[in-house]
Amino acid sequence: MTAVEAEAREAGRDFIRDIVQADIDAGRVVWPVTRFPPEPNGYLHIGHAKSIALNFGVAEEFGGRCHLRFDDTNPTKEEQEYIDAIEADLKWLGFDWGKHLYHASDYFDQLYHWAEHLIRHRLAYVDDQSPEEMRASRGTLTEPGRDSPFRERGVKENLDLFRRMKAGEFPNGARVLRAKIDMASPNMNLRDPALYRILHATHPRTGDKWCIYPTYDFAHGQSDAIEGITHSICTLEFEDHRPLYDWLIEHLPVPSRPRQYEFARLNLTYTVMSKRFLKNLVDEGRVAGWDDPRMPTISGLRRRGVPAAAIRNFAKSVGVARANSVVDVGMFEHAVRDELNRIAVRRMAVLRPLKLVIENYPEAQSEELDAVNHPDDPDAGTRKLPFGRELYIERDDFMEDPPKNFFRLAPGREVRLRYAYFVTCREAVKNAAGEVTELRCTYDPLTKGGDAPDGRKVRGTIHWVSVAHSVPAEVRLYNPLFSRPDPGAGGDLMADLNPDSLEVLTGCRLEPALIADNDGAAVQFERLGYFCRDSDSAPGKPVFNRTIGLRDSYARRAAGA
RNA sequence: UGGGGGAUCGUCUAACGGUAGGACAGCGGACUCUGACUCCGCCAGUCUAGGUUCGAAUCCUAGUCCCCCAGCCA
Repeated sequence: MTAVEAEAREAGRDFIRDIVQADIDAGRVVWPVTRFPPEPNGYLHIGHAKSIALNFGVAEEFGGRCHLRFDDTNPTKEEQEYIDAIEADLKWLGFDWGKHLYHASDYFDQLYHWAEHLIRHRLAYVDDQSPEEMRASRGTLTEPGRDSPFRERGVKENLDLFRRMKAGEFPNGARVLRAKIDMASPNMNLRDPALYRILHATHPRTGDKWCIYPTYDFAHGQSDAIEGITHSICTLEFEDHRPLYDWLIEHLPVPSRPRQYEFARLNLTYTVMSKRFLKNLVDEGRVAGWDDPRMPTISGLRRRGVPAAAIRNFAKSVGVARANSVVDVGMFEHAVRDELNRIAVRRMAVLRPLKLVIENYPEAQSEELDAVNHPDDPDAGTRKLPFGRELYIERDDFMEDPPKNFFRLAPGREVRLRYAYFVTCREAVKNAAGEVTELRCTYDPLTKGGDAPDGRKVRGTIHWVSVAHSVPAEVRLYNPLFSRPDPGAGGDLMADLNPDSLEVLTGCRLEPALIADNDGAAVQFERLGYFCRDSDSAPGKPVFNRTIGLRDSYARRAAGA
């Protein structure tokens, strides 16, 4: 191993990987088996990416495997649409579970038998109390709970009642199967937790076969054991469930002995990860759907133009620890730009056009200029850029009365048109309202290609498109979905929605190559940012999304000043 | 308030009794046919108070602050 490799390996270390390594070194496991266990009640988001990268990453690095398991124990919230979307997103992200696709519902029969096992061993009982009564007798954080009046029911009666629950004899909420542990435990999860509840609901996979469903606590650990999961990695809020997880594993004849470990979930500034809230945004029409490019969902990021590799790199870069944290969204943006800069071809597009007429360029003439597709990658080749007497430039690239550090066009100023010629602004034509509507310029024919034979320099280089050859397009700019870094901290998430999260620009102009060759792949509009074609595009009506802008130290300085 | 966790540059994260390091952000500079990229430099941290030790982010004691738990959600 080289020093660099050793360093990279060290950088990929965290307490989970340390545990796995220690287990391997001690011979407790030969290779790790992990699982990613989403509940199909919504779409995957960037927060899940951290867990995905961890579980699949650990498996790959230590020569083990990672299962995909749908935690589908609550049919009232789960849908096939979500199951399909989760699989598609995972594949797009680049993760492969091979043949190891499972569902908690695959184990419903086995789980049912284990429930009867607990009853026979007097470790579980059917409780007739209502949900309200159960809550009242559970006690509080500081006071112990009281035993249910049904807690000492005999095995026979419990078995009979449980079977009748299964047979559908009782309505929702009438009875529940509870573990018999300790109503006085300081850990609320041990105060006779519910194991099975009655839910007359159609399950996306098992249909109407069942009307009783195991709870998360009764399903998760046992599913892990069935699959031979060695390291069951979950988030911090399940920490208090671990004693229950262990209790069930110890009292059931399960085929293996999984261990649960917890890590801190991902939080990002200006971002909400709550699936429940994201579903609200979709249901209330506050966004266009789960794949709205403003959403932190994997499908939203994909539509926005974020590469899978950027998400993977980001997930790796945030590390894994047990301390609650909020990652600066800037770190995510860095990962996105880093990847896009490498892979995106360069093109020219003008978002807010201002006409520029070259007075000394022959009326009927046009020509084609060579432009490279990627400045750092000669293999990406070149393309032809049509040039003519009338062009569009960015409105922002002209100022009538510019400050000293403005390097772009202004009356009397000379700049370079990228890949073309030097031009000098002679006059700014205005309309009755005093707005600049057109720039009259002259060009220097000797500067073709962008360099002056006499050696003179210009401070600015600006992008442009030909009026005659460019094509119109709609471009959508995205800003953070929330207007504060800590949405909801003021008590109302909805109130923190950014009213300017979407900005639609029409009448933008693209160089023709963008229509000829773009298939949805990432592209950089030079000097503007990274874009990709949106699925709303129609023939002759292209729509582009701005994935993310370029870093802009000029704008930053101007804003700060 | 009972129980379970957690505190290291602005942010994320290393350091496993032996030089507090990296990344992002920020600032300055070099380069530049993208005010991009790249490169160089700078800034900046061990929650507090005691103790153990030649030596403490790390061990001990006492505090402080933050997070999670009272679903028949996961």
